[in-house]
Amino acid sequence: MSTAGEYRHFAEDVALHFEQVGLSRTAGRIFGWLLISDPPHQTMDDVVEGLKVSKSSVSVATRFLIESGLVQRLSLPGERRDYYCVVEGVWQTFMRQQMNQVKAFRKLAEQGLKMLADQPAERRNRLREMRDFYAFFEEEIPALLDRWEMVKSEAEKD
Amino acid sequence: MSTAGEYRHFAEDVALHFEQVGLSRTAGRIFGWLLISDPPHQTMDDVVEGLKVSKSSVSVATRFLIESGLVQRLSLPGERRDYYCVVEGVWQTFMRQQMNQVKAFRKLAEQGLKMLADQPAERRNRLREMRDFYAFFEEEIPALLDRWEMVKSEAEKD
DNA sequence: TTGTTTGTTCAGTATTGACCGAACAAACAG
DNA sequence: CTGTTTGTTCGGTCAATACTGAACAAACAA
Repeated sequence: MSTAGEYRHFAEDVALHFEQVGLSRTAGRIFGWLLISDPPHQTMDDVVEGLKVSKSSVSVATRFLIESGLVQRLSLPGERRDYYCVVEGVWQTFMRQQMNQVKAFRKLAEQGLKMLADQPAERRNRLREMRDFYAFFEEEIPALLDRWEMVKSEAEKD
Repeated sequence: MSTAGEYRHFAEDVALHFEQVGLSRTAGRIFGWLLISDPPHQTMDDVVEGLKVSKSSVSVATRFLIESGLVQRLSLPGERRDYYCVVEGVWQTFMRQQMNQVKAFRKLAEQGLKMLADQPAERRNRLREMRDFYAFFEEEIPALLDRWEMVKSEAEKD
């Protein structure tokens, strides 16, 4: 298989996984492409050419990726076109976004508890466990992210 | 608003959040319903009646929830109908499933690194960081789950 | 100004999948 | 065995949305 074909295939795999976490397929494709592209910064036409998707799709998907903080636009001196590339430390950003879901689940549990405020304890137990569980992770995952930062900067010191 | 209406509304909210994490809306509705129902175990008709969804939808959604390990079927002695209820320790199960995505992302990175095996280090750096990041969480989140178990059983000792 | 390059918006299409009702199957009661 | 209750499967409909091409806008060059 051609190299371009392999790259496209990889981008497709990334897209599938992105879809699993609720993001659009094209956004995933582009992100996957930007993970392996050489150079790391690519123009819209590079992406259109590389992935065989329409310019309009790339336009909306990149906007989404930029708003999400996963990709950044950059202009090179003397260049008219915009370039796109994966931002530094994407994965922390990405993980923090997933954290929002953790928080949302905790709030959901609290909403339910409020609704069942006048109900007996056994009935509220299910929601209490839910709330406590997510409150725990809401606190601990940021701590993990910090530890990751530590580990990484430690490794880079060599 | 009637109580039933409030409950339905809560179930709807749960459904929306379930959708965010890639599960079907009806499954989320049913799960939300089972979180607050009294008693905790409900028949199919209870759910059909409570949520105003078709029996067929409930059938496929409960099957899915059972396969996922979030809900269990139980038969009561002398009762002909099946009952459904949220399993003990759902949230650990749920979190472990999300862990599969973490693992999938790590594998994806490794697939990419394999593909770029003959490429210069700078080009592989993006994928290496991705792999290391997810490998880190793949190791640390189970540890967190264990700690949660500890904390919980500690709290229950009173 | 006029023409060219680059990127965005919009309307239409097509695909996906959730949902329902009805037909069907299985288990049980009489 | 016959009828009733309970649950599953299937076909069709509907809604949501991803994607495209084409029209449009904006920035720049000549």
